[in-house]
Amino acid sequence: MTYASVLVALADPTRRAIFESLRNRPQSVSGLALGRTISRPAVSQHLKVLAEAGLVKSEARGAANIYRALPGGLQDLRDYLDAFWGDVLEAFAAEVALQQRRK
Amino acid sequence: MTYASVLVALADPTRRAIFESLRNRPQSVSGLALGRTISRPAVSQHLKVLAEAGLVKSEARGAANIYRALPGGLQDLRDYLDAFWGDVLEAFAAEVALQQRRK
DNA sequence: CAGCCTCGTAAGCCGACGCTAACGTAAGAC
DNA sequence: GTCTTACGTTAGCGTCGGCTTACGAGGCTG
Repeated sequence: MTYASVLVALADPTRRAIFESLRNRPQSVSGLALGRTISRPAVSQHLKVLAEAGLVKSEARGAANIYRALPGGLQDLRDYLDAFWGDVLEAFAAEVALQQRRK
Repeated sequence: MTYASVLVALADPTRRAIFESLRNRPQSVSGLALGRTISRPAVSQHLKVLAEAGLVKSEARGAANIYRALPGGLQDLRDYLDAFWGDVLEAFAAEVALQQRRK
């Protein structure tokens, strides 16, 4: 069921942008807030949601808090989409076959 | 950019449930509303969002409106996740290699 | 035609979400 | 110890999203 929280987490554009900033290099909260129009607490709140969805992990380095994207955080959602995709294709193929038979 | 609308569409549990009901067999609006606690107009509104995200297609049959899941509607999101996934893994591997070199 | 079905849309309500401002906490730097 | 930096949390506010009720537009059946 964790794909649901991932879906919710990535649905918000700001949160997705933060997550994408973490895609390549880990960053601190202030660093993430620097380039954006929103305040630092807002970034912090978004990071909390991302962390609870398993997409991100925090690591204290001194007073700073370094966040990084977790490989595998997207796995559940990928699996869900793949299963769905397979079912839809199957149903579609079955219907096409049914149409053919009717001719 | 269409993966964004897919993300938003699937983030809502009710909308996801409707989409999942359409996974196997096409259904009418009334049919979809039948088993649920929400009203028919609510279902109609959700279907509108799903249709605008490219996940669903409507087809008039008499007075009824048959909705079906579209194969390929999830493609953009899948591609987005795959690209993301690759980047995160790459960054992760690079960092692991960096750690090794420091020893 | 009249009556009944199916559906989409508009108006309005209410709860949830995102944001800011303000606070308190912990870790260096001096 | 004092000051500064970096952070998380809270309270409060505005807005957006989902729901219902009520309406109007098409189609099918008698």
